[in-house]
Amino acid sequence: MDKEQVATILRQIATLLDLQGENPFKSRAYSNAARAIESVPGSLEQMVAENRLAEIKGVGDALQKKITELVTTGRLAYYEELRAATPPGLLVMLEIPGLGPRKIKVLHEQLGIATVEQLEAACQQGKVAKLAGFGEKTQANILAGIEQRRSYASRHLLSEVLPAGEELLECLRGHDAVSRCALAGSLRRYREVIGDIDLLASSRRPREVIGHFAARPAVEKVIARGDTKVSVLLRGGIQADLRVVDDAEFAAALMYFTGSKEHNIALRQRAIDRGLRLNEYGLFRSKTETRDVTLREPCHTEEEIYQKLGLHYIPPELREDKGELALAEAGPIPRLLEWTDLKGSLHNHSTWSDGHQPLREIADTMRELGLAYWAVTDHSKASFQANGLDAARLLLQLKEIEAVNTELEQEGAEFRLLTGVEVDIHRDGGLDLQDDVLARLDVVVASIHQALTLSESENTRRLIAAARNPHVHILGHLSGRLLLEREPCKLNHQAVIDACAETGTWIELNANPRRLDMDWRFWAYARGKGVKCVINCDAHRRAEAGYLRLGAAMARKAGLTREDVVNTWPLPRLRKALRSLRSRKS
DNA sequence: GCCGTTTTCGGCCCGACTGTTTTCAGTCG
Repeated sequence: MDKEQVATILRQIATLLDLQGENPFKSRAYSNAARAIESVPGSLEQMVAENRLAEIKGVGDALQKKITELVTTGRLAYYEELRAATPPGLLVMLEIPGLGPRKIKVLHEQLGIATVEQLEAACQQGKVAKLAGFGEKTQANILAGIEQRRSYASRHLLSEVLPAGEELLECLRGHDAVSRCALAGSLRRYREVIGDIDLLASSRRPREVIGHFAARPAVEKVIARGDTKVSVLLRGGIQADLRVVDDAEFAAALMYFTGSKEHNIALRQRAIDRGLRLNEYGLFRSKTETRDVTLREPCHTEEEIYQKLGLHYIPPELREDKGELALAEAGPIPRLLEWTDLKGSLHNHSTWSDGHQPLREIADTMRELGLAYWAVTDHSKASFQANGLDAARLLLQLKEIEAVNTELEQEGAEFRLLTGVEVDIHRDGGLDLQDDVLARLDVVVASIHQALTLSESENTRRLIAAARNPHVHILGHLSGRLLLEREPCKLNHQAVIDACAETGTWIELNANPRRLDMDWRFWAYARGKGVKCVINCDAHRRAEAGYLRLGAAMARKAGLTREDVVNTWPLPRLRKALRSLRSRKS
């Protein structure tokens, strides 16, 4: 059992303990341990074998025993007992807004409610309102929450939320009572999946700002409204929260509402260690007084707060408590990739397979966008549903690309199309086209499209085999995940990254908003191994060139710089790298 | 359940909002 699986089970134990009404700090100990395990380098199995679990901060005697049991047997009696004692419906009820573990426990114990359906019925019969600690409003809110959960998915793709958030931000910018405003929360951190939109504004007339915000046409209903805070539901089912603060508090509030929660906890601890106290109102020279402005360190920007905590500025994307504090303590954070650094995309489709644009049109579009190159990598024949190309059609396509490039040259353009293919990786790791065909292409991307349900070892083996092929430059969308739709296939990322490091193969950061694959969480390891990244649109139509921005956002989140990403390179350097990669491999 | 250069016991991040309550618990972020 690997780190992620162990961490998932520890988190489930934490949730189950909450539902049992256990000591919340005990539950938190399990969550903390889950997090600690995920960020530990190397294999958990090896740590268990060498009896080194005690080295992990947050793992004590009891958790060492449980983790050992999980890793060696794949099971944990304690977990199974907890699960058996908790109706699965209670876990589902946690997803209803306004319902937490304590209320669910009461509902279960007093009314025997174990499913959302039973809960709905009990509310309709008025039974819930009669419970101690509950009332008519709570009952109505639960019903509304059940309904909302039904009609609105509560999680959204970054690509869907970002434009909505930026539009709201523009609204705030345009209001004369607003001094400063910003996006906050997971949206500002560019998480690939977003729960809601968080916005922050500073103003001396907060009520006006809140009124202005709540009256936006995009607002379907106001969920909650106070003097400094308002929550609304936007048309389209996205929730947006606005907090309005005094401008002197803006920097601390922005930091606080940007999170992540884990990053904030680490920062606050750091403040405490320095005899300071950090909260959303500021950084205070006191261990107890929290809102006494005479004790507040004047900080106009986040930079100043980080500085007073002995840290260089940490860009929001990195604030996930994944080592960024140590990095910012050691020195300035290196300049992260900007999307304008990107000069093209090396994995895209045309009307030759399942794309929507013909070659010449693609060239014109991408040239107009100011890009320097664009690889056409249509599907190979195994993807017959996508009209994949066999060797004969592929060779015909090469001729057409050559012709387009000749035209471009005659027009004096520097832009070029690159030839290529997105070749399918078969179940056994073999590729869908012969080596002599692949050898004729500028760029070869190898991806898995079929048999996503194989075991971890089978998927890992086939990806490693593809990486070892002398003609493959790039492994495409490693896990095959579709965010909010399809789980990633089982695979050992570390082993695949190791194989790419050994062979020099590049790994794609697929910028399609549903993929964003390889996951940003694995890039620190890949970067450490010297594996290069390629940010690819996997574009099927012209608008999808815009995915470069999302891909760059994920690269920033992954801590990548311009040098880590090969499609920041100008065409001559890229061509040279593509060729030398092949000669290195063969 | 974890942790310790004040502690092996008594803490564990912290504040706003809501609703049900006459001073607070639960939920949320």
